[in-house]
Amino acid sequence: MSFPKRTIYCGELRSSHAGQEVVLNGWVARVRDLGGVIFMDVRDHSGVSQTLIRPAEQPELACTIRGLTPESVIWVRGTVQLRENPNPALPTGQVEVVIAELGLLNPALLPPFPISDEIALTEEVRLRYRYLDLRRPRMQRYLRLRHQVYQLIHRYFDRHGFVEIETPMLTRSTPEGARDFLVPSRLHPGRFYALPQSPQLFKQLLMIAGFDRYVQIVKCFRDEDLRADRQPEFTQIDLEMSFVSREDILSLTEGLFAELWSEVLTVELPTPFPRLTYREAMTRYGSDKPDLRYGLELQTLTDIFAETELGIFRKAVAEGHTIAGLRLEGGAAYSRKELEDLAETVRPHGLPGLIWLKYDSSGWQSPVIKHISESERDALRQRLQLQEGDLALLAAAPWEPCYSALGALRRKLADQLDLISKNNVSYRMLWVVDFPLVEYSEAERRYVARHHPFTAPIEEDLPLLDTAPERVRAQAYDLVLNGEEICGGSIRIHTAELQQKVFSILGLTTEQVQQKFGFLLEALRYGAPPHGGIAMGLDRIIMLMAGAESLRDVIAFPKTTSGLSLVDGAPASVDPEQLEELGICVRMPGQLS
RNA sequence: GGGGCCGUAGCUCAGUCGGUUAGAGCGCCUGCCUGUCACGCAGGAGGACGCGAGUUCGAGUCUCGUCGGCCCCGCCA
Repeated sequence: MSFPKRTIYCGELRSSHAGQEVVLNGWVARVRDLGGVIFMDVRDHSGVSQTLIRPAEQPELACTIRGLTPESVIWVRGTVQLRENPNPALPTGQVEVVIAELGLLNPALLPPFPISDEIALTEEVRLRYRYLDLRRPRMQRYLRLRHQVYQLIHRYFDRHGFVEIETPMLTRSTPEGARDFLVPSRLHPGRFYALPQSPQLFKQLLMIAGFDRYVQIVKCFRDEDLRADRQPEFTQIDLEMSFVSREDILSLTEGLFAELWSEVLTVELPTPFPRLTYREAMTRYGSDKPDLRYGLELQTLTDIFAETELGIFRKAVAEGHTIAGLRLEGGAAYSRKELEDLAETVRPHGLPGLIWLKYDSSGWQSPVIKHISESERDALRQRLQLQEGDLALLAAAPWEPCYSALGALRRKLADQLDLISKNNVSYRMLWVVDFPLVEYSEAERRYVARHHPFTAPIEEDLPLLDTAPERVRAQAYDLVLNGEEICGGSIRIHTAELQQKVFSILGLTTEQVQQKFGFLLEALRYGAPPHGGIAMGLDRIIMLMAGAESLRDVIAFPKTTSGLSLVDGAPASVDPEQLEELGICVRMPGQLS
């Protein structure tokens, strides 16, 4: 099909173009037929331009335009002129194109919804007609911002001496971590590839291969349930460096974020980013990914109640549990019902409830106040900095649930009190470091890696590996932005001996290790340099940069909460011949074998 | 695996205590209209109330199941 090609984009017309003949290629956005004059807005990705004709002068053109459906694809040739009535709300509002010629390139079916940011749509309709959803200006902005981010990433790492190398998508399934997506092998019936959860082992092999600095923007796959911030396939910026310390990786990462924010958002991020150890993050914020946009810091109170008369606290102290709490300014006015509502947030963490104490002009008020001594009251008031009219909320439980529960309470209060300003966007970056290497899984009755099994322990904790693995800290780090984890990485184990030891702590048998990770152990023996790296959740980063509400908004073709792709209908059943070829026989759930 | 909210016109939604012929706005169609820009005005068409059972004299409305969307817990090294 031959047609007049555009001479300018719709969104680019300005008063300086007045008098010029232009050709526009685009979509019919809207027709306003006033009888004696017809206005037609023509849209492409850059914006909208108003065109017009006068039916009295061009009756056949008028007829054509009146027959156009919205979203039909057209070309228009005409002359730019200044408008009689400019529209200051539009960038192109000073001018309009007087149509001389118009051609219909492809008539469109009536779209199920107008192409506009203003219109409210359900997620289902948007995803079913994703190509129309993506035609909307906001979605165009999000994906173009995403493109800008890609380009900057490539430039940044190239400048810092990184080599971009692709790692395979068809890999082997390894134990540990998320559930794998499996791909059956036709050539080897009964055997399966796994889609990578991350290129972790390959990038370590690249370090052993001497590439020194590797980076890749790469798709990763995890077959787990979805969330607003979790898709089964997602994109990581994956990097690894040799002969480095943690510090090198943190500052390189900070440099990238500072540059991204500066160039894409024109926001200057102060570097270095603040750092908290895992322990500090938990004891001060009750989370390993705290949101620093608001206060409500936690205080540890165990020492204050070391010799208390209050039964539940005395018992907690005796059992080595933790007592902690937070101050709620002006909270003395809370009703029983409101307090009960707050207590509800700690129950999922296994706590029976909260102890509350109101402090105001008439003194203390609390169901437990008569069991709390004067000196304890004074210490509490001081520790929490209580003022008249404040409320103290206290929890007693083992260390982890105690702080986690208060962290949940802190988030709930921030939400309830609207402490996160919507109109005043801020970006609070935070490194959380020194995570525990492993944690005990009651469900699996063994230690599991907190980060992944290739993470190096902090050297001074090495002796604890044999005696108290749960107390060993890892050389691991997460980058947190406004309460969302956006990066995670570590210095890796680079000797076969240590790697083997960690595998055994994780309860892997020698046989399992040999079978699943033998190639890694072997490679580590052929001159593996000290190395470490980080993986950044690109979709989440872009979501936060764009101010989008959902990961889906910054992914061109995302899956629904149940993992379906509504635009192409994946996953779908396949022809029996395909299964036959793969040696696969499908048994539906509940069906007898 | 579990919990919550939702599914009614092309879109977004209302629909009372279970009761006559199921509504609104936008969009669409027809007509009128020479400066609109979410044009305006007048008229009109458009519905297996997601699907399947059940309760009932009677179900959009109640119950169960199922499919789909969203959010959360578990899960996500």
